[in-house]
Amino acid sequence: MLTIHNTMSGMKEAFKPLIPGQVGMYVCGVTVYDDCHLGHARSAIVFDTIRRYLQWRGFVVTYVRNFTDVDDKIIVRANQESRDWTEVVAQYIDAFARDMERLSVTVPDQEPRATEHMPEIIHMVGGLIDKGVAYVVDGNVYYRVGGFSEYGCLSHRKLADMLAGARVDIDERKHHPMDFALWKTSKVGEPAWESPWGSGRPGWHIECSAMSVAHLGETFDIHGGGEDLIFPHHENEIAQSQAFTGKSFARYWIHNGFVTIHAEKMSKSLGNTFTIRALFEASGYAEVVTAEVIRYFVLSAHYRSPIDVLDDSFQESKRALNNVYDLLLRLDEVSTTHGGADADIAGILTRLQSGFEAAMDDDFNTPEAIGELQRVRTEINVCLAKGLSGETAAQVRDRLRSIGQVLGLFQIQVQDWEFGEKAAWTSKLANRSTPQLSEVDIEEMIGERQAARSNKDWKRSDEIRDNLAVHGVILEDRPDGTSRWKR
RNA sequence: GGCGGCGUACCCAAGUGGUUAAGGGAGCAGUCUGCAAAACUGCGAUUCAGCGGUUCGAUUCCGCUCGCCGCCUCCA
Repeated sequence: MLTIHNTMSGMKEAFKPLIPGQVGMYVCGVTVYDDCHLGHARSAIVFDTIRRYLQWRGFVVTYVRNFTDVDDKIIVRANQESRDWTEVVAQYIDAFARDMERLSVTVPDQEPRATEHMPEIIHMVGGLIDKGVAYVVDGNVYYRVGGFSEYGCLSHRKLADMLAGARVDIDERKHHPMDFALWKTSKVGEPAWESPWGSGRPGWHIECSAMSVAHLGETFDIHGGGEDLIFPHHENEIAQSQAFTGKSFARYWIHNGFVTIHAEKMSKSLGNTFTIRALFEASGYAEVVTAEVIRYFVLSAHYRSPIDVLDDSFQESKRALNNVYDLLLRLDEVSTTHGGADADIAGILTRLQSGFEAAMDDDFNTPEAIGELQRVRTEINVCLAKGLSGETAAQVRDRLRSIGQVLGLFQIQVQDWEFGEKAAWTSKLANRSTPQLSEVDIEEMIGERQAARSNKDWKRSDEIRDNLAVHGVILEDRPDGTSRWKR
């Protein structure tokens, strides 16, 4: 049974979708005013994995992830750079798409944009005014927080407590300090849409209410995002949506934890942000390899825990992944028709699958799931040493790949995996750029070394191996006298 | 001030009211190897921040203390 930790109740709950077999899932995407960083990557990877697992479990998932493409920060950015806000939006939507593609994050079923839902937004704002939970002041529309008795139900706070914390802007136009804008008047040159309250633009929050209801209905199954969105963003979405529709909004709220760098929150003032793009550029590995390393790192901690990036974090993930690809390499090499350990495989694969599902069913416990995979890896290696038939080896490989697919791991062709270490990542390892040897050259050198070895010319043999190593080629001698190589 | 979370071996990180407290990285030793590498095997927390309480029994539940962190303002 799949259980999910619901932020609303603060507990793990059995997951039962509204319509059996189907899941509607809305995840807050990004406001497109800057490049995305590792924190965005975590959120994207976590919810991508949740989506993949729901599909693995047989649910038909409708996955919606929005773009907030009208916002104060976008306007500020456009003004700073003296260009039109639509250019800023276009640039960062493209950048986001590129980042997601690089991270092997699957494309959502819908990627709605706020600016494409103005009629729905205006309709919702008008409806909230009609119902008396919103009021107009000089072309601005505010939501009356005091009129929604459940306000604070998601973040588990009381209005009075929030006020006691001070730090709330005093805005004379608001009836209550916690009231928030549904609609703002626009200045000349700012993005603006005609509305019954004058020319203006939506406040933050309302676009997600309008888009989620438009694409998934008034009540839907899962709403997710980073934990910082719990308040005020998701709290306000609930207030708006439920006041407007009169129905309950999202049924399961899922929030992922933060990424910190050396235990510090990423922030521009600290200068410790890692953009996704920079990570790929610094890695030194092929993009597909880098993607799996980042995914492995992200999924090696539970999604609700904070995850800290240290100098060696990515390198550790890379090495852990090397083990699995070493196994896949050996599985690919199997060519015998019968194997002594074939009989053991069925049981191992069954346990792998049940262990994997048990872990994922428990609130998407990816670290546990990865642990299960690593444990089974050793068992399979033992079988391999005893002997596997080519057919069984292929079966093992396919199963590892199909389970790995849920996590977005082990999907690379073995010959494209890079076993050597060359990443700069966060530490300052120099990026060596030695010319790549062609496969023909490598095979030739291996042939020469083999001849040297059969003459017991160990000096020459080691010379060749060292020379290959300089070019990033790793040699491993098999018991039968042949050698395998990998980069 | 309010709310919430965390503290498990050198590092990362799961987990459980009671059999051996996963797994990965690093390390050490062994098997294998001409030597390596890989793989495998073994070693490594008598202990889960500290102190009390509940219990036949707690790392796991409760309370307190110490330390760290997040949210309460834009934020994945």
